Amino acid sequence: MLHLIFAAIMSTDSNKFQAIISHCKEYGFIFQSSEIYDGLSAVYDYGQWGSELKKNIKDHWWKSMTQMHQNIVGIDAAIFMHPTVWKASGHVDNFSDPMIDNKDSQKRYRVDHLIEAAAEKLEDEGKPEEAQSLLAEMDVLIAADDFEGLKKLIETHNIKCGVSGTANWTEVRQFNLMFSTSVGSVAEDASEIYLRPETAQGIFVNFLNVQKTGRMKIPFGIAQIGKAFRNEIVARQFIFRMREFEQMEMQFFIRPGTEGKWYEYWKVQRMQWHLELGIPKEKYRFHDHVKLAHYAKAACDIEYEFPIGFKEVEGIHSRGDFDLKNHQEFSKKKMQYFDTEINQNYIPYVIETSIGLDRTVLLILSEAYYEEDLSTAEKPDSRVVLRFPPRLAPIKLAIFPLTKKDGLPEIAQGIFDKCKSHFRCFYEEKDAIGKRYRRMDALGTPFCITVDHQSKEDGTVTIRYRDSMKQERIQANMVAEIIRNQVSRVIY
RNA sequence: GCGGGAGUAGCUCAUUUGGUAGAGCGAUAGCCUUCCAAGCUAUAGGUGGCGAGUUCGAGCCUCGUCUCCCGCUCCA
Repeated sequence: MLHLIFAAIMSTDSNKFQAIISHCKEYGFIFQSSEIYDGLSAVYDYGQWGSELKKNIKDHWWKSMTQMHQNIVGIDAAIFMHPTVWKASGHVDNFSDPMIDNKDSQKRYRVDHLIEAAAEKLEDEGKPEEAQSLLAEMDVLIAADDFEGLKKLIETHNIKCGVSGTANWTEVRQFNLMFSTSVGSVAEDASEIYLRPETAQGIFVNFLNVQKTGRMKIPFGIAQIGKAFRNEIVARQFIFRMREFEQMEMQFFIRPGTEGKWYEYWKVQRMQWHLELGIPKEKYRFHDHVKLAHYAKAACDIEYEFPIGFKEVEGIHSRGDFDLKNHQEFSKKKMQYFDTEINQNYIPYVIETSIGLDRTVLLILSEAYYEEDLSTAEKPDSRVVLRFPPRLAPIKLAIFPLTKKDGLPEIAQGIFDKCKSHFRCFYEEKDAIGKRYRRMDALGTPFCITVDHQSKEDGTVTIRYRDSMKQERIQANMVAEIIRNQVSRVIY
């Protein structure tokens, strides 16, 4: 009977996402931004343990991309960039879309999508000329930011909403997905600049700096971790879609013609990285893009099965020479590389791998979160445990004296002092030992050490494992080394 | 952004139709000294999301606003 009650309060798949969000707040992983002022929509802060987790993920990615590859180096570019960067990248044109709402169905459409769909319909009806002229008119109006003209175009062609079937439209409105601010303290002299909507451009504008000063030879990569900002129309689902978020990405510069090979190479490499964290491969899938972005020649996503379904975590894009070529054109600086192997000067092609750091945090949390029923015939029992891979765990080792008397705290404190320079430790002497174990389970601490009376006699302590809850005795002077070994393993 | 629902202590919730807020858990301090949460004692925590209105009186009624959830919409 008690088992049934406990089973009933366990989270089902449908509310696991909610449970994770609550757990994150309760245990100091993630808080809503400015919570005391009612929060700020789609912005979150990482708390004491969330920031450790996020940092560990960053460190792991950074090491696996730079330190483990001779031909990849890292940079850290500024968030502010010259405004022309975003003209060259295509964001000024592609990132601010005119939108229109149907008042009856309350559906919102991108104006260009709506008109393109109408043009396709004309094609199907055997009126290709009309379709062409419609698209041509649209291009002119969009280029001129003529919103009234666009609305008239929709009205004169009697374009209807696919849901309501009516042509009862609102005004055309501009949605700029880039944040802007102004540089210059005197208002009249200030110029508008954008908060970068992606980190990639920081790499492209530094391509020659890094290539020349680092004497990099193609193929080579530049990696970067940093914040980016998007003014999402609707940003929701916790840290999955935020207005301020962090990306970990690498642009790999290659000889034109080899992009197919390297695209496949990085698809395999990046999937491997995910699987090395010990996450089962059924939780992942590739999603190839059919409709390609303005810069892409080929693109796919690595999707992970979150509690809210399969969602993109990482993108792998074959960007061709789109970015460097445009920067060459807008900046009038040559973005070329002289390849001594083939004695040719060319603009390199680029394969991009770009993973959302916050999404990876959510992925790791989703994968780690378990509610376990530990009930026995005698008593009902349950625990929440975060089964983080040890190298990602915020706290690696908790050290407890069994009681706070008889000199046990002093011994435990000694072990803490020996370990603290190697990895993050946590010392606690309050409450019953079982309660302390369970608190550590909830934070995802993989190992706990307990000092008891036997420790005083033979110098051993109990090590208790988070996942199995098993315990065994080990030599106290071996603790630092044993934990260090466990924590440095890649595959868990 | 649109439609619907919600907001009371850190968490889960209670407060009969309007009469100036309670419990359990958690936290903190102490007792107990015990290897897997829920033993004992004490303490702290809320201007009821925020603002305004109606009323002698508002957690409860009305309006506004913010945030969250669900659905739609958007997502290079």
